[in-house]
Amino acid sequence: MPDPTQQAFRALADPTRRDIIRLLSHQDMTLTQLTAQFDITRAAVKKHLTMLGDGGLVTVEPRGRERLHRLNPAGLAPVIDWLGWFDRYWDDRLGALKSAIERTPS
Amino acid sequence: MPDPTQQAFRALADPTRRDIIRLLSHQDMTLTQLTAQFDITRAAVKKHLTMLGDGGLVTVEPRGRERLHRLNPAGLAPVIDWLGWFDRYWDDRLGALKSAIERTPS
DNA sequence: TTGACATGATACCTTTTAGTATCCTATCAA
DNA sequence: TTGATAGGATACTAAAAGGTATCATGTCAA
Repeated sequence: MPDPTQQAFRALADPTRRDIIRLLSHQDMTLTQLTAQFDITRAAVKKHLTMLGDGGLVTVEPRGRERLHRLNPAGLAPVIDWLGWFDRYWDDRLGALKSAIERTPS
Repeated sequence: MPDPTQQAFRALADPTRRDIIRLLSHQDMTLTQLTAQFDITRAAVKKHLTMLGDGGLVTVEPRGRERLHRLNPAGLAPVIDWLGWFDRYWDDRLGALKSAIERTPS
């Protein structure tokens, strides 16, 4: 009984996985291509991809002997929804957050 | 060198910590009050609060022999900001959230 | 057909995490 | 002033995370 919200938050908790998401936001990539971007083994990257898949954040499309990994933005929905839960709270107390965001460099 | 983004995502990765955040979104609470809401020991809740503090999501205000824990919405800024990086991907869900933030008077 | 390549699967190791139990200190109230 | 209460600190355990090495399988290309 995997909770999608939990899976998604867990998937985002690791910096390497967030980097993978960033890479996949530019283009679909194979496991080998992704591995080339990191200093860890292919097996480690594969594990991260499995977790990202479990979290619904990445889908896979077999392409011959390769497997193309694609970012699935819908997988972020549970996270966005959870953050949205605080809408009411923010209405009351949002000043600090607003300025913090505006201060954050892009 | 604690990365605020990493700390915040880590803090959100645990369901108990997300529940704590929800509780604190309604009212400031002491450690004992929070512990009463869970089936784990006070020491365990204390650890979660420490991580939430490290992530900048919760602040503490000493009040006599008690310590009042308060949600700090600014701590969510790194998360919101990271998600914002994917603007071109998602539907209007996050768009609505961000507009709500920008609409909020400071 | 055969070798190289892309991936999958498994076993194993180390560190972190989430939890417990226990003891200690500080403060409040009668 | 003394006992009850709120919290902090430490040591310990079990499981999960993040990693490696290794071997097996399937597919492409010459």
